[in-house]
Amino acid sequence: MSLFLSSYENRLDTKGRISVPASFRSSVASENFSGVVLYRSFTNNCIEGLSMSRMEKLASATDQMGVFDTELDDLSAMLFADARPLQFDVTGRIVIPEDLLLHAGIKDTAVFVGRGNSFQIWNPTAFKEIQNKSLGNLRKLRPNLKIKSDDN
Amino acid sequence: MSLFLSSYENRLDTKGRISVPASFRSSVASENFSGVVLYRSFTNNCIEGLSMSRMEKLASATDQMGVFDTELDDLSAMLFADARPLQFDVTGRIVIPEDLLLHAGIKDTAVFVGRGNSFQIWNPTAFKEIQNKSLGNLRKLRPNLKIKSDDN
DNA sequence: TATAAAACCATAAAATACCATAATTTAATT
DNA sequence: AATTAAATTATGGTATTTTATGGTTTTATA
Repeated sequence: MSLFLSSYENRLDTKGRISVPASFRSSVASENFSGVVLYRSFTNNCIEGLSMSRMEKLASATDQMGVFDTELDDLSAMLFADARPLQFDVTGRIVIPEDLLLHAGIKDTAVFVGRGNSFQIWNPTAFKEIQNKSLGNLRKLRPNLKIKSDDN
Repeated sequence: MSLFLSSYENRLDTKGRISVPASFRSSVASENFSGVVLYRSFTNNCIEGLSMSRMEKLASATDQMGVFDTELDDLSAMLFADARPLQFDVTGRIVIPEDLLLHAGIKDTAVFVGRGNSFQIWNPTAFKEIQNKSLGNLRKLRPNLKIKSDDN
């Protein structure tokens, strides 16, 4: 799976259909499931999205943590219960379920936001706000993303 | 991936296409993705550029940090949301998106500036200015770049 | 049978591939 | 070292494809 990068603003039609950006589609093109998995973000008013293969990796990651980890139980309960697998139609569109749209405050336009191994779907104005906040934080804190030297 | 070195001034055509310097192209020639990734610098009025493989390393670095790391959230949010994967055409050109050009104040000419594992794209005059400032700082501060002995 | 969901068809705009040429750099030859 | 030849690189314009988006028809379902 290649990365989800960049941001794309697309429109929902009267039937709730919206084009998944072509670049995001090609990110999952090699997978068995021709579509994406969406769920309501735990932390933001937005929709989280990932590939089915990544969902499967999360499943096996939770396996590693043992059966009696209650915290993780809550997490996986939420995650897997809330997750919606949505298949692309012929032209690469999906219809996002009502409750997800509600959670993100999306009406007729949405922004697909790349996050590397995952992506998010936002109400355009809500996204601009949080993006400005993030930029502000960045300029103040200058966090450092370190890459081990042997990684190149 | 070999290093991005030296500086090259190239012109944009009417459609916004610009040749990536041949030397930079050969720096990423061995990679799967035949192109580069660009994003607006957080700190300067210029465009940052790197290889896709470097982007992927950043992605896995953020993965290591766990799902609920908020500081890194800001960084990766900005970075991945803003990053544009741009594929070379047959002759080695890319088209730099409007908003990136605007951010860097680039009109019809741009300088590709090598930065080792990454590079930058500048408005030519803006670059000359900042370059002079950098040289001044260097002469005053004489910082020391240390190399571990086993690194060669 | 009514209603929702999926499949199908159409199109304008944008992105990309294609072709051609000028300029520059590198290599070869005298 | 100077000159010529070859190859590479940068640049310009056109044609084709892809993409996003809208609408209609068919199929499944309650």
